[in-house]
Amino acid sequence: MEREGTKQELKLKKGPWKPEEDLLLKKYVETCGEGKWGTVSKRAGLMRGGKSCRLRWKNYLRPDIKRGGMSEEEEDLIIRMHKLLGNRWSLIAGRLPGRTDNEVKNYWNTHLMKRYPQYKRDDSRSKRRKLSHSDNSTNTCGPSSTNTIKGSDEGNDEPIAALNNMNSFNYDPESPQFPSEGEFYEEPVLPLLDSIVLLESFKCGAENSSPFYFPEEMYPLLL
DNA sequence: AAGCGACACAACCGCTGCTTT
DNA sequence: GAAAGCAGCGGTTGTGTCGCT
Repeated sequence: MEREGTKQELKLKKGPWKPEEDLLLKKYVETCGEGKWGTVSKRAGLMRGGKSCRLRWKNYLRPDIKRGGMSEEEEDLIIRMHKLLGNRWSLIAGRLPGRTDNEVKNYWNTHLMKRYPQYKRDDSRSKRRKLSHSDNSTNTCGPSSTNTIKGSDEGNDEPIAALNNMNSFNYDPESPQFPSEGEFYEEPVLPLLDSIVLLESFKCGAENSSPFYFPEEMYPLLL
């Protein structure tokens, strides 16, 4: 529910950002912090919409952004993650330090799509499909969890189907449970990955310094 | 050198879920 | 509980650049 069509916002600037605009935004975020994007343009003296500011910061100005081409390791990870998750770019980007969802998405669409045309979505794709909480009454996943997923865009329905069957997995953020040994690989993959994101929020596995860390149990799934 | 098409990536748009009032 | 506002996501479009003719 956004209100970006008001009279005042019609004056908002569009198109490529100028260096001076970048500077204003950067200074603003450095002093006031991220968030409150709706008021950033006014307070920073920018004639840009909040969305535009947020995107510019997130995808370009953030100090931890990694520029330059993808390494083989990163590329490999993107391919594997996409195989499992589909077009959930933010989730994939979350495993790639310094990379943004937009960058991953662009990289996929321009580079990898050519190499892996089998993942090309068909024209019957649907808009983002809602996975409501009511569909998963036992799902107690927190707000940070990805509850919206796309449909069968990638011709890769299995993980989606798996996600729709979340009831088979314990999602209690207070006490996340992995499946017991033996039943592990029968369990849906997506809930597991979402749980990893969840575990990260609880700093589980933090002792491992590798940015590409996955629990050992995940290795077979990522190969 | 100019024109043109392909490509890469930045930015926008429409939509959704969550939070606040 | 409903409405409004905010933040974020993924798809799409726009624009600049590069290479080829």
